[in-house]
Amino acid sequence: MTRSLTPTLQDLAQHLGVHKSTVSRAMDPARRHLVKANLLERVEAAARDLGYRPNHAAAALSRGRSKTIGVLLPDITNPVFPPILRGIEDALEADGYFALLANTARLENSGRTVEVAVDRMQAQRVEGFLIATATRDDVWLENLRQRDARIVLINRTDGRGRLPAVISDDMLGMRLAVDHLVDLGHSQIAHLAGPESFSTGMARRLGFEQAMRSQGLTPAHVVMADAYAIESGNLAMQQLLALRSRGVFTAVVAANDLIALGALQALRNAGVAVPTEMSIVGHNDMPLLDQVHPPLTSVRIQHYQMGYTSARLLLDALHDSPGSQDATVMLPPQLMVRASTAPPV
Amino acid sequence: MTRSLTPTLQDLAQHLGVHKSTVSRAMDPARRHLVKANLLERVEAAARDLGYRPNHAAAALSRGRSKTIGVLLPDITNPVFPPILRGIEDALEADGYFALLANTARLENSGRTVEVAVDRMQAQRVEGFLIATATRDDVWLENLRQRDARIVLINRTDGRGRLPAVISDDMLGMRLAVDHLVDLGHSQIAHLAGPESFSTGMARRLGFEQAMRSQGLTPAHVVMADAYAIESGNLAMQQLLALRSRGVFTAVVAANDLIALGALQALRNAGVAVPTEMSIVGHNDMPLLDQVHPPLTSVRIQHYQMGYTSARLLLDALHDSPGSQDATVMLPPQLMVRASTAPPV
DNA sequence: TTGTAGGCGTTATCAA
DNA sequence: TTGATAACGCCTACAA
Repeated sequence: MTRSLTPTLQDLAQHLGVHKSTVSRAMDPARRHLVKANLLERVEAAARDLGYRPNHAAAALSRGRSKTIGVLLPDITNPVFPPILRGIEDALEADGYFALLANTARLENSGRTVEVAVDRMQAQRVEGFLIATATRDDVWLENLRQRDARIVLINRTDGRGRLPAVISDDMLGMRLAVDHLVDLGHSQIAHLAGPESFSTGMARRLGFEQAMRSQGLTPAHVVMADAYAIESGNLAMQQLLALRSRGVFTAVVAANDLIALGALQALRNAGVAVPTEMSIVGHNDMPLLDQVHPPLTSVRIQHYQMGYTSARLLLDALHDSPGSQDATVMLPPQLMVRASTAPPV
Repeated sequence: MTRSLTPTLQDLAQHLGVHKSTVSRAMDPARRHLVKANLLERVEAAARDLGYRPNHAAAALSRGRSKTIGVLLPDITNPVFPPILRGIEDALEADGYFALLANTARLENSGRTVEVAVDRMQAQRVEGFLIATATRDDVWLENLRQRDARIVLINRTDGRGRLPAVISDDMLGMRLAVDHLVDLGHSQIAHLAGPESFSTGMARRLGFEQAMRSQGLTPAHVVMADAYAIESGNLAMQQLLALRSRGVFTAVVAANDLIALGALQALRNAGVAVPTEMSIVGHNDMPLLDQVHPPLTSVRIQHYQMGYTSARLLLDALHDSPGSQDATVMLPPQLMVRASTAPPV
């Protein structure tokens, strides 16, 4: 006879001797005012007493909106993503939304993992997607776009600039790095680029070259690391050192911190002192960078803001005009100067 | 006339001239076999053609299970949590479950944040909770337990050991650390403890004392840091150094890596050389620890496994006997020896 | 200000 | 092997 499990609107209504739609109204902040004050109080009291919890699934089904957003990122284990996710969640929570997370870079390479994740999310009827996976020109992404899913990209753009995105101003970031080195007196500067298949790899290389031109300089060398990883940075730096015969350089701008850390290792192994013989700048300003030796100068990106803003953008697009502006927001980075950069000898 | 939006089972059924229950069966792996082979094929083809996506909210409502788990952790920005989360998601995904994440440590201290998160999750009808928040003896947790929510704790226990948990064997971890130092020749060893309010802070202090006893030694000093943070470690180490007059020590075991890094700073400032004058051991083995100076010896915890196992445990409890064993699983840690430990002078 | 009726898309239980 | 029917819990017109 007794309902031991969570009571429903119906149960509440019965308990109060009113109709469930009345209780429904009383529970909805947007229509509370349609209910007489003292009834409202009684409803609230009863809800508390019986331990009423709204059933989100039922509400979602009924009104066709799940209040849920799909978040796709390569790997939460990569330290740039936690603050992004944190920003996303803070923004979503303010509107009563939840994030559904999927890491798309599987440990074992069990392909088509993104499609699977997207499918699962669509089954959950997510209202939109926040996408921070890194590669440019994805087929699945284009498919998703054509099924007119609501999408905002994070820290990347799509190949054709058709999707709204929140990114760091990589041009500016590279300019900060290059200008800093030039101010210190460097003129022979090399670049350890990230993979061209990544939106940021491409953007930062272009930014580097642009920044050098603005200074009236020519890049000493550009070598591409085959991944954003310490080991790849190490290898790329070794290649760079091998090129020194054909043009000495005194500073290196890396496409991200892991590459810079790998470069640091390679330089240590080669007996090149940092920063006295070689200056080096990273990108992202990941945690603990101030604890490594030497503390790494790096371009700090507003990761948290990036997440927050992207979620805000998506929520706005969801609620406002269906064809709201597909803006691309660029957040300004900031140079964190530490001990890995110094005037050339 | 045309349904431009995602078709339903009904739409599929109509399109095929069969009843929706038949389609429903065909879509359910568990009841597929009840459908004639060629009809099954037709259904699958139609589903593909019309772009059918199951509606999770409807299924959840209908069968009363959301296939969703609530994950509570303090702050995804803390590097111990990403691998835990990754493990959780991998385990959940294998069973078609999704994780709903909430960071409970708010940036601005807007209290009662856990209750709010729990409420939201219960509205989503999560089937259980994975809880990695750190403090012992939480009122909200006890409440949750009494409402018989299914719960598994991660990297912590509750005050009374009533809830199943997956933890690292802190006794063993501390023994590894102490034995390593003793093997190197140390006998005067101090401990920088974590806050007693944290399950791990307590467990590791006890583990340290126990390990020392096993070696027939007495702890040189125990000082408690007021948080798991670099700055707190720095302060605590300063206090420890001030105690040196009352008993010299040559090695320090820290309750976690951040405390150890803070201690490293304090020692550097005090002009005490590591490892020659002082050895130091961290705990957790967080990323980049091999890149700091000196590379930090640390007790590596199986974070990923911890997440994976806890999720597995919860799923089993959900599916099997309602009163399945409330096991506590202890995962063995491993000592990563690096350059911050050496024989005493 | 409150009640009534119908539907959201799926699953479960019967019946055929 | 398939079909019919009734939930699941909530929301939204519309009627009272």
